[in-house]
Amino acid sequence: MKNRQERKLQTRQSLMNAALEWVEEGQHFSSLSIREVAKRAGVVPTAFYRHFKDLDDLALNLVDELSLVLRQLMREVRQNRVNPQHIIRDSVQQYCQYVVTQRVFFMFMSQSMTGGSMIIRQAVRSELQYFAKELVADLQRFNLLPHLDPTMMDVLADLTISVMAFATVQLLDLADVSSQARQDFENKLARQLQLIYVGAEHWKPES
Amino acid sequence: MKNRQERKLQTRQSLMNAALEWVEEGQHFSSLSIREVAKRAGVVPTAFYRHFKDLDDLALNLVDELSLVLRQLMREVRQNRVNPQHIIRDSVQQYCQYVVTQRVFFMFMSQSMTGGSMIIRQAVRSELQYFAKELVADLQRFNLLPHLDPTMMDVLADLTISVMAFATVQLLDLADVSSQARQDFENKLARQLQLIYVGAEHWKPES
DNA sequence: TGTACATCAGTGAACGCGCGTTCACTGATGTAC
DNA sequence: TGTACATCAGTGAACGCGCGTTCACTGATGTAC
Repeated sequence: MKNRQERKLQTRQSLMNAALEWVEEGQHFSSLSIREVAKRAGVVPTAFYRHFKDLDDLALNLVDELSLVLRQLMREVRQNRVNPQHIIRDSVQQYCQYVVTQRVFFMFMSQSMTGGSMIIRQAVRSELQYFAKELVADLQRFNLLPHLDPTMMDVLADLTISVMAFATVQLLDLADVSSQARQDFENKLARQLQLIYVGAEHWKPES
Repeated sequence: MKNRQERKLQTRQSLMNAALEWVEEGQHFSSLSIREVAKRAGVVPTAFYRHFKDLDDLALNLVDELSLVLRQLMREVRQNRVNPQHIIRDSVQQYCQYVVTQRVFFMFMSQSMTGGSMIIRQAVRSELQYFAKELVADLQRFNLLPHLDPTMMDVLADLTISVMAFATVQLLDLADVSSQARQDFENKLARQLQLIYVGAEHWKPES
């Protein structure tokens, strides 16, 4: 038998998992109720208030928790350093694999991007900005685009993250159809990113 | 006094406007109720059923109606043919202007992209595909990228629409802050698109 | 170690409220003669 | 044109239900002596 603090954390996790379960079933987070999430977590509705002020509070904590998971995933993608010749194609493939296997994480994030309250949208947006910064750091570390000035580097990273974020939303709708469609999608996405990086290579300042 | 048919259409419009009003206030469509939308439209809740099966039905009709408006907007942007030198910058500026003035239309579309039921998401997605096709037609008509094969043309158009769609979501969150931030955003977006089209110009088949 | 008390995560009853949906209805508009 | 009937958009009462939130509570866990 665990101590009181551990048991409390366990219930808290149950509540957060129950909310993700709701999203996983295709429901929108904003249509979730306190009673429903408590029922799914196996506690009485009033117990919810021992952990969260309201559902927005729970959502914010979910964003925080999932952010950590996503950062871990990204770190793995970046450490699986592949043949630089195929770096875009391989990174896209790895990322798409994560989206499919960690489906519910990405569904919640996608929903929160347009659905949640202002404070939640800001949390998601700052998470995307973090990824953009990481990308800039990588580009600089490996000196991949030596002629690109820092401002354009930021613009490029921002663009990359935008494309990946939007692709994620599309991929989530594709994930239950045939793997052929998914393969086509990955190819298209890889080509789009290649197109962008061709543009970055040929970019002339003040053009 | 109008005839019965016209009056019915008027009530129908009131219901649809009431739903948009809800979205405009920052609420998510999926948290709207039949009773609420009826109250805002000034009719009794049961009157709703004379026009729509349920709220998904209303949402689908909203997507259809707003699609027509958006297509009209796009046609205007394309007819305001500007100096080809600044075609990207000017198109971005015009488009952003529309997003800000027709805010509620774009908010509903953004929400529906990740929020609605499968059938609504498909409706929005097919609308985006329509814009991609229009873009391809324009690129071909003006022979802007003569060396690009049709497959890559589709990839390019798809990428452009993705970037614009995601930018729209971001812009909607920006629209109430200072116009300086909006100006910066427009500049960044224009540069990102320029980067993409530099890539398209330099694209080598089988690269 | 044993006892007495404090803490507090989770309980369960209760409240008033808005929900979706049903149903029989009303009365203005439309139509047939 | 006038009358008799049909249509049907909108009404209003009613239903059972799940909602958020309050409150006093219980009883296992933790702590002080």
